[in-house]
Amino acid sequence: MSYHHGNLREALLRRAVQVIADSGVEAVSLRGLARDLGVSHAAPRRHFADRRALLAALAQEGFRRSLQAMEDGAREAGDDPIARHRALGRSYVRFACEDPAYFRAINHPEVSDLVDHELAAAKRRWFTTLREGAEAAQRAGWHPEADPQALVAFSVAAAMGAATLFADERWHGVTGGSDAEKLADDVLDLVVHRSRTSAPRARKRTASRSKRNERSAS
Amino acid sequence: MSYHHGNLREALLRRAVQVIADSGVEAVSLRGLARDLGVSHAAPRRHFADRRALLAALAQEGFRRSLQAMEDGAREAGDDPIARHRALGRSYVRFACEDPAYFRAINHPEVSDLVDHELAAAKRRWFTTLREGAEAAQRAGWHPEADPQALVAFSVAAAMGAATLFADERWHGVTGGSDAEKLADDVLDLVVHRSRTSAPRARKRTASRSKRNERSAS
DNA sequence: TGCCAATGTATCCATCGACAACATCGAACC
DNA sequence: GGTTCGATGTTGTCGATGGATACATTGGCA
Repeated sequence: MSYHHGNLREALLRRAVQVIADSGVEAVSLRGLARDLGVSHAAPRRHFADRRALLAALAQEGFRRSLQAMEDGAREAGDDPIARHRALGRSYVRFACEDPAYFRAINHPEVSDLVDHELAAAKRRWFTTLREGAEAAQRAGWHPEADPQALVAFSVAAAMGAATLFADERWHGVTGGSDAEKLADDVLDLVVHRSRTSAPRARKRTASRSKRNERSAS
Repeated sequence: MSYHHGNLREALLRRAVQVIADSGVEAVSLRGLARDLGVSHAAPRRHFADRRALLAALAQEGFRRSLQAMEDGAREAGDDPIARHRALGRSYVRFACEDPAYFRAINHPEVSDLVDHELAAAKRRWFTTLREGAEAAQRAGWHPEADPQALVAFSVAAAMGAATLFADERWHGVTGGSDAEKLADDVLDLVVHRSRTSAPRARKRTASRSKRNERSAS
């Protein structure tokens, strides 16, 4: 092996994702990652000032991925603002289930308490997307009577709560053995009713999306 | 000082609650607690096998307290199952805001991942209460069309999400400078509409409860 | 009174984060 | 081509922590 690793920073992040998926955020240690990658225990320090900086980088990537998923979902949902808003929430829940490591990184207290400008900005973008989605949906007729701020808070709470419920293994017993995809759809329906969306038949569908929607269309 | 502390176990738990409130669950260390209480660093071991056991005890007490709050809230909400179910959620959010240390203990990943029979039982009781509340509310006309399991999951997700939103300081910027009590009420209204509850005027009110509700009645 | 279980103490070890001094590599520059 | 220097990795160290074990003290009970 060469003296220099080549791309230690990326390797550390990738390995950390694995560790989080396997054993949780608590199990991430700089020394442990260094061992796993065959470098000295102080090598990670060249790339991350401390443990929290590494976790912050992971959380930032998590926000980026979840936001990407939400925007993709909204785009595929078509033009109706209510359908788009539902898709934001549904996509976030799907992200949490498919990328639990990043989801845990985002929501871990040790990360959330962190003051980090980049991370705070990523979080703000995430929140803004959901807020604008809620506001647009309200203008389109979703809970017109409600306080807009409450509607935004409700959207955030429902998205976070549902994502936590479906992504955390410790709640799998609660959700029962039933089909998680269908259950998640049903829960989202209680937040933003599909029946309120204007045009399910006129919705543009991509090839990747159509398969996912087959069940919920029944 | 006497050789024996007297009630070290309780003192450890009380001090841990303070530390969590001040600096979060991560800041709880057995040695730190021992220092704060003026005992040797190994003394806590007599009462808690390890750090997680102490956190588990805290979480257990947290479940007990939140459940107590929820049951009290439901009792004060009267007989209508829908009003009672709303009160369960509202009381949980209030518990999270008033006892953030216990709320954090309950939801901290390091605690949730723990396998502990007592803790699991407490959690199960908490969930069962919310499940039965949701089922009773549905029988009384709350979302009669919905899949019962989805309705339960929606209730859990909304309660957890709202509690997280209102209890975690890191979201205070999101909820804006507005009155948190009113906002929480408005959010809960989006989960279980007060207008759907049968008899707000016939509701029994205790002295302690009536003051709290004055604002939300406006 | 004397024994003993409960409780606290004194030490020791491994791991971890953090820091500092040193080593190696490669690329830019002359 | 050789030199210099910044980026990157290594080694050694320190203090804090969790965890384990052997020992000391206390108070209650037989």
